[in-house]
Amino acid sequence: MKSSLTLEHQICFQLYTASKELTRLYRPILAPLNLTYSQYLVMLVLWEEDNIDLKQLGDRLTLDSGTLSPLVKRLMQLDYVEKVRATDDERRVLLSLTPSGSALREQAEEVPLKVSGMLNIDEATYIAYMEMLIDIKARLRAFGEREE
Amino acid sequence: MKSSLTLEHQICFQLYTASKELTRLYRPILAPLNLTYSQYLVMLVLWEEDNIDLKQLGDRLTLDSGTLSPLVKRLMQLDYVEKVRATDDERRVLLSLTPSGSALREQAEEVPLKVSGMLNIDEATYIAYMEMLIDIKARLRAFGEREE
DNA sequence: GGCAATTAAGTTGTGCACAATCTAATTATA
DNA sequence: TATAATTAGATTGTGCACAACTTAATTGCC
Repeated sequence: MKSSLTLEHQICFQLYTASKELTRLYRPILAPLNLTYSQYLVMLVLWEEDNIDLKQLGDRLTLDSGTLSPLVKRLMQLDYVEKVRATDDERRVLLSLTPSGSALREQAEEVPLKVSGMLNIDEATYIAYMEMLIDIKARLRAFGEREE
Repeated sequence: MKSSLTLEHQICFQLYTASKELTRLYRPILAPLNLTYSQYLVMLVLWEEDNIDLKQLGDRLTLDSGTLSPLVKRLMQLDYVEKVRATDDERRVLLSLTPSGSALREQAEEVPLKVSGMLNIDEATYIAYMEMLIDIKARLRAFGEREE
């Protein structure tokens, strides 16, 4: 298998730069919503499922509390979300949308459309690319599980 | 085109998590070399082309001086690289390998092999995936250039 | 030759990303 | 039922990633 030490021949490098460059594309689109890219991902989860606890949120985004805690704090300062401690299990903290956070969804609806337009990609290619990325993750997880 | 606001349906999310998870795979492999993932990318460039100036290096990795300056400082502390100011143009700084930095290459040769093994991917799929990622970047750049 | 515009690096400040550690609540089990 | 093990979340520290700004060298243009 590919063993050349050349930068451009490493899938890790292509993935790393592609991810960075796509995130860069989002920045100006998200700026009017006062969101960073990671904050946008958290909001996506909440618009899908309100009142989710931080643990589930972190699992969904593969982020630990060290990243999420300060990020959520900033979303609270923006008045987009609020935290409520769960009554049944006092360790858990539920995150829910404020009215402003819910209202923001309408503006956010346009984000994927804008991005698709910028990428200039047809549906079939888009799906093929998504499947590739999901497959890469599946292979990574398969290895992780072999190791446990 | 894809306009659902669901997390998993966004190519950006798949790219973002795939990149993070692949980087995570590298961490234990690079730890014995005392390198982070980004530092490894810099070393890859230097093993390919020694005595490169910081500007070119940054272009190659899509990193600006705000990221590279402190990163290179840490590589210097590890005694893997050294900086020399170019004589023809005093603004430029050339980065070159120290003996330890050159010697490290031998150990690094095994990294791509290990990663391929962990990913458990055949050559044809690997190449197809690389091309998809390069295509995504090409589309992003095409948009960037339309905007200039 | 003189001066504005550009360029290369570096610095500062903000926000991830993650390891390691801590606290408090819950669950398991001896 | 004590107490050990586990779990959720927060905190601390390190290292990217990038915008905005600074400094110094070079280039362009009159």
